[in-house]
Amino acid sequence: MQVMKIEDEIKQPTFRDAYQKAYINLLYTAGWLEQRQAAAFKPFGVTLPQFNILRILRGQHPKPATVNLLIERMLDKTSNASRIVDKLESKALVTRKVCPSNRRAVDIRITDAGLELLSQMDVAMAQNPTGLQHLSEEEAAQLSVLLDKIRG
Amino acid sequence: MQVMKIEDEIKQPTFRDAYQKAYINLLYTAGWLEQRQAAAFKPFGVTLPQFNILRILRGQHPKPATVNLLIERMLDKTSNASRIVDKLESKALVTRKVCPSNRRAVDIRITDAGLELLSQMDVAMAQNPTGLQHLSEEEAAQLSVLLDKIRG
DNA sequence: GGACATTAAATGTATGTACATATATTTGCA
DNA sequence: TGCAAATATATGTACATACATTTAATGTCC
Repeated sequence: MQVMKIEDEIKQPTFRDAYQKAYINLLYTAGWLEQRQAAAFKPFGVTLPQFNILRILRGQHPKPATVNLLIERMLDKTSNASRIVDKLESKALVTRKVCPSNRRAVDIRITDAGLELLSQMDVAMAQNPTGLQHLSEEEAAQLSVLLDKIRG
Repeated sequence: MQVMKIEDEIKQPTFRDAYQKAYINLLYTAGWLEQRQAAAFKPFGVTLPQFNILRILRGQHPKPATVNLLIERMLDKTSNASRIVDKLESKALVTRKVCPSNRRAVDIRITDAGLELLSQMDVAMAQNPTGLQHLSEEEAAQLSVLLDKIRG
Protein backbone atom coordinates (compact mmCIF):
# COMPACT_ATOMS: atom_id res chain seq x y z
CA MET A 1 0.00 0.00 0.00
CA GLN A 2 1.18 3.45 -0.90
CA VAL A 3 2.08 5.42 2.18
CA MET A 4 0.13 8.62 2.57
CA LYS A 5 1.01 12.04 3.82
CA ILE A 6 0.08 12.65 7.42
CA GLU A 7 -2.83 14.90 6.38
CA ASP A 8 -4.47 12.01 4.59
CA GLU A 9 -3.66 9.37 7.17
CA ILE A 10 -5.83 11.02 9.78
CA LYS A 11 -8.16 12.86 7.43
CA GLN A 12 -7.14 16.22 8.79
CA PRO A 13 -6.69 18.57 5.86
CA THR A 14 -4.68 21.27 7.59
CA PHE A 15 -2.75 21.81 10.78
CA ARG A 16 -2.62 24.89 12.95
CA ASP A 17 1.09 25.32 12.33
CA ALA A 18 4.32 23.45 11.64
CA TYR A 19 4.61 22.58 15.33
CA GLN A 20 1.26 20.87 15.56
CA LYS A 21 1.92 19.03 12.34
CA ALA A 22 5.32 17.81 13.51
CA TYR A 23 3.90 16.78 16.86
CA ILE A 24 1.12 14.67 15.39
CA ASN A 25 3.45 13.33 12.74
CA LEU A 26 5.94 12.25 15.38
CA LEU A 27 3.39 10.33 17.43
CA TYR A 28 1.85 8.84 14.31
CA THR A 29 5.15 7.73 12.83
CA ALA A 30 6.32 6.16 16.07
CA GLY A 31 3.10 4.15 16.20
CA TRP A 32 3.56 3.18 12.57
CA LEU A 33 7.05 1.88 13.26
CA GLU A 34 5.99 0.00 16.37
CA GLN A 35 3.17 -1.67 14.53
CA ARG A 36 5.49 -2.85 11.78
CA GLN A 37 7.95 -4.19 14.28
CA ALA A 38 5.23 -5.98 16.23
CA ALA A 39 4.04 -7.60 13.01
CA ALA A 40 7.57 -8.79 12.26
CA PHE A 41 7.79 -10.32 15.73
CA LYS A 42 4.50 -12.09 15.63
CA PRO A 43 5.70 -15.27 13.88
CA PHE A 44 8.19 -15.69 16.71
CA GLY A 45 5.56 -15.50 19.40
CA VAL A 46 7.06 -12.61 21.32
CA THR A 47 5.92 -9.04 21.67
CA LEU A 48 8.09 -5.97 21.34
CA PRO A 49 8.57 -5.43 25.09
CA GLN A 50 9.38 -9.11 25.51
CA PHE A 51 11.93 -8.85 22.71
CA ASN A 52 13.52 -5.80 24.27
CA ILE A 53 13.94 -7.58 27.58
CA LEU A 54 15.42 -10.62 25.88
CA ARG A 55 17.97 -8.38 24.18
CA ILE A 56 18.97 -6.79 27.45
CA LEU A 57 19.39 -10.22 28.97
CA ARG A 58 21.54 -11.33 26.03
CA GLY A 59 23.68 -8.26 26.60
CA GLN A 60 24.26 -9.38 30.18
CA HIS A 61 24.69 -13.05 29.42
CA PRO A 62 26.03 -15.12 31.09
CA LYS A 63 25.65 -12.71 33.98
CA PRO A 64 22.15 -12.42 35.39
CA ALA A 65 20.05 -9.27 35.43
CA THR A 66 17.68 -8.07 38.12
CA VAL A 67 14.29 -6.52 37.49
CA ASN A 68 15.81 -3.20 38.46
CA LEU A 69 18.47 -3.47 35.80
CA LEU A 70 15.86 -4.31 33.19
CA ILE A 71 13.83 -1.24 34.09
CA GLU A 72 16.92 0.96 33.91
CA ARG A 73 17.63 -0.12 30.37
CA MET A 74 14.09 -0.28 29.04
CA LEU A 75 12.77 2.47 26.81
CA ASP A 76 9.61 2.63 28.84
CA LYS A 77 10.52 2.98 32.49
CA THR A 78 7.01 2.62 33.83
CA SER A 79 6.20 -0.65 32.16
CA ASN A 80 5.93 -3.65 34.35
CA ALA A 81 9.09 -5.67 33.91
CA SER A 82 7.95 -8.26 36.44
CA ARG A 83 5.00 -9.32 34.38
CA ILE A 84 6.86 -9.26 31.10
CA VAL A 85 9.42 -11.59 32.66
CA ASP A 86 6.47 -13.76 33.74
CA LYS A 87 5.53 -14.26 30.12
CA LEU A 88 9.08 -15.02 29.05
CA GLU A 89 9.49 -17.47 31.91
CA SER A 90 6.31 -19.31 30.95
CA LYS A 91 7.78 -19.71 27.45
CA ALA A 92 11.05 -21.00 28.96
CA LEU A 93 13.01 -18.18 27.35
CA VAL A 94 14.32 -16.93 30.69
CA THR A 95 14.87 -18.32 34.19
CA ARG A 96 14.18 -16.60 37.46
CA LYS A 97 16.03 -17.43 40.67
CA VAL A 98 16.32 -15.64 44.00
CA CYS A 99 19.64 -13.81 44.13
CA PRO A 100 21.85 -15.52 46.75
CA SER A 101 23.60 -12.35 47.89
CA ASN A 102 20.44 -10.28 48.18
CA ARG A 103 17.35 -12.32 48.67
CA ARG A 104 15.07 -9.41 47.84
CA ALA A 105 16.39 -9.41 44.29
CA VAL A 106 15.85 -11.95 41.53
CA ASP A 107 18.47 -13.17 39.11
CA ILE A 108 17.02 -13.36 35.62
CA ARG A 109 18.91 -15.17 32.88
CA ILE A 110 18.21 -15.84 29.23
CA THR A 111 18.04 -19.55 28.40
CA ASP A 112 19.59 -21.33 25.43
CA ALA A 113 16.16 -21.39 23.86
CA GLY A 114 15.98 -17.62 24.34
CA LEU A 115 19.37 -17.08 22.73
CA GLU A 116 18.39 -19.31 19.83
CA LEU A 117 15.15 -17.39 19.32
CA LEU A 118 16.97 -14.07 19.33
CA SER A 119 19.47 -15.23 16.74
CA GLN A 120 16.61 -16.29 14.47
CA MET A 121 14.98 -12.93 14.98
CA ASP A 122 18.23 -11.13 14.18
CA VAL A 123 18.19 -12.72 10.75
CA ALA A 124 14.55 -11.86 10.15
CA MET A 125 15.03 -8.27 11.25
CA ALA A 126 18.05 -7.77 9.04
CA GLN A 127 15.81 -8.63 6.10
CA ASN A 128 12.96 -6.44 7.31
CA PRO A 129 13.91 -2.80 6.99
CA THR A 130 12.52 -0.37 9.54
CA GLY A 131 11.70 2.51 7.25
CA LEU A 132 14.72 4.49 8.39
CA GLN A 133 16.58 3.28 5.31
CA HIS A 134 14.65 5.90 3.38
CA LEU A 135 16.83 8.47 5.08
CA SER A 136 20.43 9.23 4.29
CA GLU A 137 22.92 8.84 7.10
CA GLU A 138 23.00 12.63 7.46
CA GLU A 139 19.23 12.82 7.65
CA ALA A 140 19.13 10.14 10.34
CA ALA A 141 21.68 12.09 12.35
CA GLN A 142 19.72 15.28 11.83
CA LEU A 143 16.57 13.53 13.04
CA SER A 144 18.32 12.53 16.27
CA VAL A 145 19.43 16.10 16.81
CA LEU A 146 15.90 17.39 16.40
CA LEU A 147 14.49 14.75 18.74
CA ASP A 148 17.09 15.52 21.39
CA LYS A 149 16.14 19.18 21.13
CA ILE A 150 12.49 18.38 21.73
CA ARG A 151 13.30 16.64 25.00
CA GLY A 152 15.94 19.20 25.95
CA MET B 1 15.00 17.59 35.87
CA GLN B 2 17.68 18.08 33.25
CA VAL B 3 16.83 16.14 30.13
CA MET B 4 19.46 13.63 29.11
CA LYS B 5 20.81 12.53 25.80
CA ILE B 6 19.29 9.36 24.48
CA GLU B 7 22.46 7.39 25.28
CA ASP B 8 22.04 8.20 28.96
CA GLU B 9 18.29 7.76 29.09
CA ILE B 10 18.50 4.08 28.30
CA LYS B 11 22.04 3.51 29.56
CA GLN B 12 23.27 2.43 26.16
CA PRO B 13 26.66 4.05 25.56
CA THR B 14 26.84 3.62 21.80
CA PHE B 15 24.60 2.75 18.87
CA ARG B 16 25.39 0.64 15.86
CA ASP B 17 24.90 3.57 13.51
CA ALA B 18 22.96 6.79 13.01
CA TYR B 19 19.96 4.81 11.82
CA GLN B 20 19.66 2.72 14.95
CA LYS B 21 20.16 5.77 17.09
CA ALA B 22 17.47 7.74 15.26
CA TYR B 23 15.09 4.80 15.41
CA ILE B 24 15.41 4.33 19.15
CA ASN B 25 15.37 8.06 19.69
CA LEU B 26 12.15 8.38 17.72
CA LEU B 27 10.31 5.73 19.70
CA TYR B 28 11.69 7.04 22.96
CA THR B 29 10.78 10.65 22.26
CA ALA B 30 7.25 9.75 21.18
CA GLY B 31 6.78 7.88 24.46
CA TRP B 32 8.23 10.82 26.34
CA LEU B 33 5.76 13.20 24.73
CA GLU B 34 2.80 10.89 25.32
CA GLN B 35 3.69 10.50 28.96
CA ARG B 36 3.87 14.23 29.47
CA GLN B 37 0.57 14.73 27.79
CA ALA B 38 -1.06 11.97 29.83
CA ALA B 39 0.25 13.61 33.00
CA ALA B 40 -1.25 16.92 31.96
CA PHE B 41 -4.59 15.22 31.36
CA LYS B 42 -4.70 13.35 34.62
CA PRO B 43 -6.21 16.15 36.76
CA PHE B 44 -9.10 16.22 34.31
CA GLY B 45 -9.83 12.53 34.65
CA VAL B 46 -9.49 11.64 30.99
CA THR B 47 -6.84 9.70 29.16
CA LEU B 48 -5.17 10.70 25.91
CA PRO B 49 -7.32 8.48 23.67
CA GLN B 50 -10.42 9.73 25.45
CA PHE B 51 -9.30 13.31 24.89
CA ASN B 52 -8.66 12.69 21.23
CA ILE B 53 -12.14 11.30 20.76
CA LEU B 54 -13.67 14.21 22.61
CA ARG B 55 -11.87 16.59 20.29
CA ILE B 56 -13.14 14.81 17.21
CA LEU B 57 -16.65 15.00 18.62
CA ARG B 58 -16.27 18.71 19.27
CA GLY B 59 -15.18 19.13 15.68
CA GLN B 60 -18.43 17.51 14.56
CA HIS B 61 -20.65 19.23 17.07
CA PRO B 62 -23.59 19.64 16.93
CA LYS B 63 -23.62 16.89 14.33
CA PRO B 64 -23.16 13.38 15.69
CA ALA B 65 -20.29 11.07 14.85
CA THR B 66 -20.38 7.33 14.34
CA VAL B 67 -17.78 4.91 15.63
CA ASN B 68 -16.57 4.56 12.07
CA LEU B 69 -15.93 8.26 11.76
CA LEU B 70 -14.01 8.25 15.04
CA ILE B 71 -11.78 5.43 13.84
CA GLU B 72 -11.13 7.22 10.54
CA ARG B 73 -9.86 10.29 12.34
CA MET B 74 -7.98 8.62 15.16
CA LEU B 75 -4.22 8.36 15.05
CA ASP B 76 -4.38 4.73 16.04
CA LYS B 77 -6.75 2.95 13.69
CA THR B 78 -6.74 -0.33 15.52
CA SER B 79 -7.70 0.99 18.89
CA ASN B 80 -11.10 0.15 20.15
CA ALA B 81 -13.23 3.23 19.77
CA SER B 82 -16.29 1.43 21.13
CA ARG B 83 -14.75 0.91 24.52
CA ILE B 84 -13.26 4.36 24.73
CA VAL B 85 -16.71 5.75 24.05
CA ASP B 86 -17.97 3.46 26.85
CA LYS B 87 -15.73 5.25 29.30
CA LEU B 88 -16.71 8.68 28.08
CA GLU B 89 -20.38 7.75 28.27
CA SER B 90 -20.03 6.54 31.84
CA LYS B 91 -18.57 9.94 32.70
CA ALA B 92 -21.49 11.65 30.92
CA LEU B 93 -19.12 13.40 28.53
CA VAL B 94 -20.79 11.88 25.47
CA THR B 95 -24.15 10.37 24.59
CA ARG B 96 -24.79 7.31 22.46
CA LYS B 97 -28.04 6.78 20.56
CA VAL B 98 -28.98 4.40 17.78
CA CYS B 99 -28.88 6.25 14.49
CA PRO B 100 -32.46 6.59 13.22
CA SER B 101 -31.58 6.35 9.53
CA ASN B 102 -29.26 3.37 9.92
CA ARG B 103 -29.95 1.32 12.97
CA ARG B 104 -26.62 -0.50 12.71
CA ALA B 105 -24.83 2.73 13.42
CA VAL B 106 -24.66 4.74 16.62
CA ASP B 107 -24.85 8.51 16.87
CA ILE B 108 -22.29 9.76 19.34
CA ARG B 109 -22.43 13.35 20.56
CA ILE B 110 -20.37 15.36 22.99
CA THR B 111 -22.39 16.70 25.93
CA ASP B 112 -22.27 20.18 27.42
CA ALA B 113 -20.17 18.73 30.22
CA GLY B 114 -17.79 17.36 27.60
CA LEU B 115 -17.51 20.71 25.86
CA GLU B 116 -16.90 22.42 29.17
CA LEU B 117 -14.18 19.95 30.09
CA LEU B 118 -12.45 20.44 26.74
CA SER B 119 -12.44 24.19 27.09
CA GLN B 120 -10.82 23.88 30.51
CA MET B 121 -8.25 21.53 29.05
CA ASP B 122 -7.53 23.92 26.19
CA VAL B 123 -6.47 26.52 28.71
CA ALA B 124 -4.30 24.06 30.63
CA MET B 125 -2.64 22.81 27.45
CA ALA B 126 -1.88 26.27 26.21
CA GLN B 127 0.11 26.76 29.40
CA ASN B 128 1.80 23.39 29.15
CA PRO B 129 4.18 23.37 26.19
CA THR B 130 4.71 20.11 24.35
CA GLY B 131 8.47 20.29 23.92
CA LEU B 132 8.19 21.17 20.27
CA GLN B 133 8.66 24.81 21.18
CA HIS B 134 12.36 24.04 21.51
CA LEU B 135 12.44 23.82 17.73
CA SER B 136 12.32 26.70 15.31
CA GLU B 137 9.50 26.73 12.82
CA GLU B 138 11.93 25.58 10.14
CA GLU B 139 13.14 22.73 12.29
CA ALA B 140 9.59 21.59 12.98
CA ALA B 141 8.88 21.58 9.25
CA GLN B 142 12.12 19.71 8.62
CA LEU B 143 11.12 17.13 11.20
CA SER B 144 7.83 16.52 9.41
CA VAL B 145 9.68 16.04 6.14
CA LEU B 146 11.97 13.45 7.69
CA LEU B 147 9.07 11.61 9.31
CA ASP B 148 7.13 11.51 6.05
CA LYS B 149 10.21 10.07 4.36
CA ILE B 150 10.42 7.30 6.91
CA ARG B 151 6.89 6.19 6.18
CA GLY B 152 7.26 6.77 2.45
C1' DG C 1 19.05 -5.59 69.53
C1' DG C 2 14.87 -3.62 67.88
C1' DA C 3 11.91 -0.10 65.66
C1' DC C 4 11.65 2.10 61.44
C1' DA C 5 12.84 3.39 56.90
C1' DT C 6 14.48 1.73 52.48
C1' DT C 7 14.81 -1.35 48.74
C1' DA C 8 13.34 -5.16 45.37
C1' DA C 9 9.87 -7.37 43.47
C1' DA C 10 5.14 -8.81 42.99
C1' DT C 11 0.30 -7.93 42.89
C1' DG C 12 -4.18 -5.33 42.15
C1' DT C 13 -6.98 -2.46 39.30
C1' DA C 14 -8.26 0.52 35.56
C1' DT C 15 -7.29 1.53 31.00
C1' DG C 16 -5.81 0.79 26.32
C1' DT C 17 -4.08 -2.04 22.16
C1' DA C 18 -4.36 -5.77 18.91
C1' DC C 19 -6.86 -9.02 16.86
C1' DA C 20 -10.52 -12.45 16.36
C1' DT C 21 -15.24 -13.32 16.65
C1' DA C 22 -20.17 -12.35 17.44
C1' DT C 23 -24.56 -9.84 16.73
C1' DA C 24 -27.65 -7.05 14.41
C1' DT C 25 -28.98 -4.46 10.41
C1' DT C 26 -28.92 -3.37 5.73
C1' DT C 27 -27.91 -4.22 0.88
C1' DG C 28 -27.82 -6.68 -3.28
C1' DC C 29 -29.06 -9.95 -6.29
C1' DA C 30 -30.81 -14.52 -7.99
C1' DT D 1 -39.21 -12.83 -1.71
C1' DG D 2 -35.40 -14.65 0.40
C1' DC D 3 -30.83 -15.51 1.36
C1' DA D 4 -25.93 -14.42 1.19
C1' DA D 5 -22.65 -10.68 1.55
C1' DA D 6 -21.47 -6.44 3.43
C1' DT D 7 -21.61 -3.09 7.07
C1' DA D 8 -21.61 -1.10 11.93
C1' DT D 9 -20.73 -2.00 16.28
C1' DA D 10 -19.88 -4.76 20.33
C1' DT D 11 -17.58 -8.38 22.82
C1' DG D 12 -13.83 -11.75 24.20
C1' DT D 13 -9.05 -12.63 25.14
C1' DA D 14 -4.16 -11.84 25.61
C1' DC D 15 -0.92 -8.54 26.45
C1' DA D 16 0.91 -4.08 27.95
C1' DT D 17 0.84 0.44 30.47
C1' DA D 18 0.20 3.35 34.50
C1' DC D 19 0.03 3.74 39.05
C1' DA D 20 -1.02 2.35 43.85
C1' DT D 21 -0.38 -1.05 47.27
C1' DT D 22 1.63 -5.18 49.38
C1' DT D 23 5.19 -8.38 50.87
C1' DA D 24 9.63 -9.62 52.05
C1' DA D 25 14.42 -8.64 52.92
C1' DT D 26 17.90 -5.51 54.12
C1' DG D 27 19.91 -1.15 56.24
C1' DT D 28 20.17 2.23 59.69
C1' DC D 29 20.07 4.55 63.78
C1' DC D 30 19.18 4.94 68.62
